[in-house]
Amino acid sequence: MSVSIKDVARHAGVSVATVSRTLSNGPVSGETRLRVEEAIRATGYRPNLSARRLRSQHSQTIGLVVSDIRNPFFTAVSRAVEEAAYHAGMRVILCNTDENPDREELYLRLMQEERVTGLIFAPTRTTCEALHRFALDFPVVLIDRSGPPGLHDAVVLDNAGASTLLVDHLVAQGYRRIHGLFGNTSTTGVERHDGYAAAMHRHGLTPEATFIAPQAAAAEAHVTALLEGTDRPEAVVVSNGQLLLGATRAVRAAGLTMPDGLAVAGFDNETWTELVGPGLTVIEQPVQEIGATAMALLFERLERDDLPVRKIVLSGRCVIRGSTAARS
Amino acid sequence: MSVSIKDVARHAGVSVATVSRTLSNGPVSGETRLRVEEAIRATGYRPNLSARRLRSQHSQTIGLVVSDIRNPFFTAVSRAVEEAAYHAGMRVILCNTDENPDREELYLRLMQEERVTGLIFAPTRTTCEALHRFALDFPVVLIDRSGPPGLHDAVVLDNAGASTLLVDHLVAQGYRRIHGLFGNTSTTGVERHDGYAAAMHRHGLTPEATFIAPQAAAAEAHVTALLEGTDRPEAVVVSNGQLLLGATRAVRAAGLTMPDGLAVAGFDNETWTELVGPGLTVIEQPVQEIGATAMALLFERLERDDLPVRKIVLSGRCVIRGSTAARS
DNA sequence: AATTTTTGTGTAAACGTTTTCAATCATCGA
DNA sequence: TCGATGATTGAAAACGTTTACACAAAAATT
Repeated sequence: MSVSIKDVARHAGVSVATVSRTLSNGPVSGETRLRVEEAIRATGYRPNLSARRLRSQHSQTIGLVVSDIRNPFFTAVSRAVEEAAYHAGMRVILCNTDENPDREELYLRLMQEERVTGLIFAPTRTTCEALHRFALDFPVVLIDRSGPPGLHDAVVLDNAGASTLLVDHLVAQGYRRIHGLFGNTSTTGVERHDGYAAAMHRHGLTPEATFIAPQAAAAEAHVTALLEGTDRPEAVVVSNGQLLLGATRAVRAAGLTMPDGLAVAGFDNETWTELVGPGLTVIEQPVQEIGATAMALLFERLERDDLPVRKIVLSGRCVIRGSTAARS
Repeated sequence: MSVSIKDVARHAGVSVATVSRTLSNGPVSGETRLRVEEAIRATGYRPNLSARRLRSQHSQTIGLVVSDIRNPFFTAVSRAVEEAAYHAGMRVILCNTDENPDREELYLRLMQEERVTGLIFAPTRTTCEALHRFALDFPVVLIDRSGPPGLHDAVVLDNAGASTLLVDHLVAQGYRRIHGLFGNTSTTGVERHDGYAAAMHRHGLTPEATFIAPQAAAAEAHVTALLEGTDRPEAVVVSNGQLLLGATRAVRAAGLTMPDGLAVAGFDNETWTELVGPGLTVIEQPVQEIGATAMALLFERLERDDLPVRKIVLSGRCVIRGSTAARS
């Protein structure tokens, strides 16, 4: 079949050990090294990674399990992760769970079977709570969502703080009746809601929030209903890019403009938020840093197993645009 | 270390062969099967995929090498690929090349070392032409870009046809001076240019095209220059989503609106094209089909090595929106 | 010159599976 | 009752590496 280290050894007239040592820059004389390299070239040899991994017990692989890579947040994070892995000579296995706990479980098992070096994981609330029941024998770093404290390292946004930024801004612009729309599958949605509710209370306003499925269609339906209802809110805060998309569509479909018809603010500074209508006010997440930091945490823990569990909380930046212009 | 098939065998009082057979639904009596399954549960055994792959000589892995997963076209294709792989019990290794031939070469080598079952690849022009020099011992299906005919299976868009649709539409709407902007790294850009130029000639118009780096910033700079120039075009056709983004930004930055200031049409029906200004007229690619078809071709070739080389050409759909409204 | 150390190399034993082959045992048809 | 058949099982040989160990030759130290 395919050419193995044995063929190279035969071709170069040395033992397989010598070939292996040449490959790993071990102790070999200059002369034999040349002969081996020539033999490698002549035979077109390529190391077999399965064999290497089996013998060395190092997979040099990190797992990345997210809900949907099409979500620009995860796309960006994944690029940062891959970049870090690339520089560390590692590979990345990427899995999409669609926020489905069954698929999450399946992929966690896969990670074990692959004997991954470590895992970066954005779990649903369900799996997050049950995570301790999986006996995972590799380090895990949670991103975007965080579990019960003290179990796994995590890199998350200061969700409550970010919500506060949005509410404070809206209030400063003169809005009072501010509705909230939050995703119902992740802890992120909950935290953003809590920050929103707390900020509203602090301003002496009544929060009116709904948790919905984190898909554009759900948000569009809900905002449409709000707009058609008897007491239409003045502004809406939505907890991620998909919901923001749905809200935008609903406003357009109702023939309204922002912010007169409805002021809109949300999370995730996706490319299009700058271009639509007067521009959307959003929280920009430090996506690149989130991915890079997660990898850094992972590598540190691989070095030292006895580190305390760390949770890194990064702040979002409020990008103010026309969709929340001062209320007239 | 980690628990192996031997531990399970000992625990169940059977041989490793029997455990292996249980795992692969081989011939084992109901009673022993139960004992083995119980032992698996008790020991928390997980098969080691490296060992399995080494022994069985099947990696059950397909490689997916694209320029940048952040490009929504590739994001969507990758989901389709992963979906198909998932149903076939395979995993996917994803690599981003950033249109860099060196990285492409590196990853092609990696694919060999992983002994992938097959590869789905969107190569740059450079690598596409040199692809025959890599002695790859697995089937390759090209997507989005196609190489010299007769070498590898491919799934591509009818690029020339799609460009024709756009030009015909613009001409029908009353535009004459139509500039073209095309990416300079892939064969796709070339084909879209050729379709554009041919259509222009057929209408008795002079094509004026430029090839630029496939990044938003490049398009923005170029369109800005066009708008500031002495003889501003009436319309512009751009060859992918990134360029479309740049063109949109340039029009906005110049304080113009579409289509009065400049009519814009392009490729890739990304979410935001529907929302920006009057909506952008675009070619929608059958992204899901492209990914699924690529996988289908791959599986067919794995079954039968002697199939003729096939190139599947799919048609794009022209989504007409306000950015190309009839010229007044 | 007689040692010790260093350097380079080969042999062979893992790593955790799958699979071939042979062996055992019960069942069955005559 | 007896050989034949079929169903289960185990022993052992791969798969392609890395690496511990041994050993020779060369270099360095007495």
